[in-house]
Amino acid sequence: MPELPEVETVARQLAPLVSGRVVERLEILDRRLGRIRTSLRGLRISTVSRVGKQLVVELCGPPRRTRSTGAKGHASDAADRLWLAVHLRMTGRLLWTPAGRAPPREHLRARLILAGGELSFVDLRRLGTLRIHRSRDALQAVGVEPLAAQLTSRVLADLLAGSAQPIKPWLLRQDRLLGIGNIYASEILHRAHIHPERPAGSLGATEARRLWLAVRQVLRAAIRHCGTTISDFQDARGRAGSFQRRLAVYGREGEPCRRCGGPVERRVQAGRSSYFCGRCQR
DNA sequence: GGGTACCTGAAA
DNA sequence: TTTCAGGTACCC
Repeated sequence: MPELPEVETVARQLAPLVSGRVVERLEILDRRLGRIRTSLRGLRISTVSRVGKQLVVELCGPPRRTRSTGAKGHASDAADRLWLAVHLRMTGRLLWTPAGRAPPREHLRARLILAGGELSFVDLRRLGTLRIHRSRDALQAVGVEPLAAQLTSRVLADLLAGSAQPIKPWLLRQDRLLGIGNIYASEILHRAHIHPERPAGSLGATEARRLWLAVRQVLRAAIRHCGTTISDFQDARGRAGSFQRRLAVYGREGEPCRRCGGPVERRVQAGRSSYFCGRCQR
């Protein structure tokens, strides 16, 4: 479910709600998430942000004693700062419930209990992940953030160069651009007038520039509308996004293209549906 | 590169 | 009953 705009929406909402709050404990309810040995008790949330499609809760606290050190034990600076990375995958939600209100119970997989409320990790399909990182480097993905100033149209053109992979599955690669998923890949290519089966490396300079613009315009617009809710996505307060009303092609097979009136087609690429207008995407 | 598995549920 | 789903890890 959640691509960059949905995750960004959740991060922006959570940051002011939970920053500064102290952790009571982390409860893992689904053993599929694995064991987390590190105690988070007493750590304070400094901020919530997004890296690619991951939500990152930054925690800091006073130096603590590590339990794994020998009999004496000693204060460890390394424990001073931790990052809790949550990947929502297909159906994950991170929901904020202030103290005094009832947190969700259905499909609840983990809870981060804080002073004044709790963050509930709800995930119907149980594909989501939750990990603790001890360094910021562990979070840095190889791909480029598509909304960062670093991504110029020139940088994008260089990334595309030489690739024979069709552009639609290319856009889903998280080792190139971060955060684009199946909905926005189709929407971006429609806006850029580019056919999803074009080899990535075959795009000329003008097309690469159009693609670059479309990436930024579509993602920014989707963030403004708090993401796309087809069936599952909810923001930190449990509300749906609204960008689904503005989708140009995704999920609209057989309906008329909003730009030229031609029929929207659906084709499977690398096992995933692509939607496009064969008349105005070349 | 693409196919498949992972997991659960809704819809066709 | 079968197909499909916003993601990605692992297999050739």
